[in-house]
Amino acid sequence: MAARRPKTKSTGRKKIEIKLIECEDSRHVCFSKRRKGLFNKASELAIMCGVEVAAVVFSPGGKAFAYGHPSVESVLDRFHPSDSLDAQDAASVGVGAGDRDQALELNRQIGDLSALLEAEEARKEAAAEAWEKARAEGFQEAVWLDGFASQMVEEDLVAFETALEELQAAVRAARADQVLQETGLNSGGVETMHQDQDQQQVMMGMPPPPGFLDGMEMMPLGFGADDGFLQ
Amino acid sequence: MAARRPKTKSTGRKKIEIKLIECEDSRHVCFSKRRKGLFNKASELAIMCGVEVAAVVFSPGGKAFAYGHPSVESVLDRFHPSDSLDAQDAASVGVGAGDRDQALELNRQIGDLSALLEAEEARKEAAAEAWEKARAEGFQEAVWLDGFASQMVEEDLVAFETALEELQAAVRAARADQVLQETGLNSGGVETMHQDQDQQQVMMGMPPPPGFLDGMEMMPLGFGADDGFLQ
DNA sequence: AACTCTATTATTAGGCA
DNA sequence: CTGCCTAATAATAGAGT
Repeated sequence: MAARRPKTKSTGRKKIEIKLIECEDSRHVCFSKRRKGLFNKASELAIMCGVEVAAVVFSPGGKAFAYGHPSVESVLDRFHPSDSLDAQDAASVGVGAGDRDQALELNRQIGDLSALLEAEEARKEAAAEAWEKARAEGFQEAVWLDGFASQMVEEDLVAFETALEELQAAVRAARADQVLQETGLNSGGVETMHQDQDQQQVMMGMPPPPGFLDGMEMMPLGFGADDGFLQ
Repeated sequence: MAARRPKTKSTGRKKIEIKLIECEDSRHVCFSKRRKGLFNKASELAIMCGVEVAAVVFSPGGKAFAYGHPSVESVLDRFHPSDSLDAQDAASVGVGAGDRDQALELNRQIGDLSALLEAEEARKEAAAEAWEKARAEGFQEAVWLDGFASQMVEEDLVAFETALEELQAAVRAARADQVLQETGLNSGGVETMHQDQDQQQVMMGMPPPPGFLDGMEMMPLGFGADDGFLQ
């Protein structure tokens, strides 16, 4: 057997989970590589499909990186120049005058809802555990529901109620389905889109509520330590 | 189950040049695929490195697609290209800021869950109307619910199903309760629902486990021309 | 158009320089 | 921190459903 020693003993790529990289060093390296990869993908998309693309990345340290074709500015300017929008962070804009008011309210509600959802996400782990426990004790959704409901409009609750009925049916179906084919859950690409009103604005991703997140044990980490990504 | 082709002869991937795709049809398909890929990469970058990312794409037709973490708006707002920076290609600027980071590491996972949701799509179709209405109101958590249910094991689903019944009852109660004090809470819409960090008592419960809503499936609410490529 | 399938190419995690 | 290197994973072109 011939000893093979190309140059370095590379371990080769390994499968990884898409989650926050703990090791700061690795995280930084990954950031560098993937940022480049992202911009490259953006570039290919722009060229191959003849479309305009812009990508902006902010490192924790506040450093901004951007790519744009034909230029970052042109694309961003074209994308919702609304800066002094009264709408907090709703994704949809360009609403017609008539529906504007209504849409804004709707967006606001969506934003609030998103806030809750995001906050919950921040503590998903703890929540997951609680879920187990709660389930065993009798489901204490009261607390959550209370707050949740307090910011919904009456009609929203009705809709939610209706939605729950459907969900139940869905769960039932899922259960039956799962029993039959517990094989694979499948997974695939999924795009997300948020609201689209009048303009051809198609938003993806999840709306983030202005400073709501954490709060729990998560300290507002002053991060003055800038241990983040310097250059 | 009808007979199915054991295998389809696929030509497999071919090497391609990064240049404008002539065939309009292929170009459109490519756009769809790569757009999704780009947003996915952006998502991974945001999650793995705990950074803020935004990507905007304009199809030739003027349709805009965007992805952002934690949101498109928040990221773009932070980006001020007003300074002197190369806007033609990749550019990096030192923009001081970046207070909150809080990387929600569920983005991607939700994506997978969303895929699962499709399995339930069929069921929801039956009661699409009611559901659609609820969704229009901003009840995107339905995605979570469905996705969540899809990944639970049989016994968990049973428990969940039971829990839902309780939740439904709770919602009903909450609704009734709110109707009584529907003074200024909802009628005019949820005004500046300033969610203070020290006010998250709202969600102390624990219900929605894994990330609630994040990246969800594309669903043009505004319906209309949404092919995403029209000229 | 979306989703599937599969052969291939593209990207990249880890190590190292 | 940017670049190399390698092996394995991820993304996807092309054709079909």
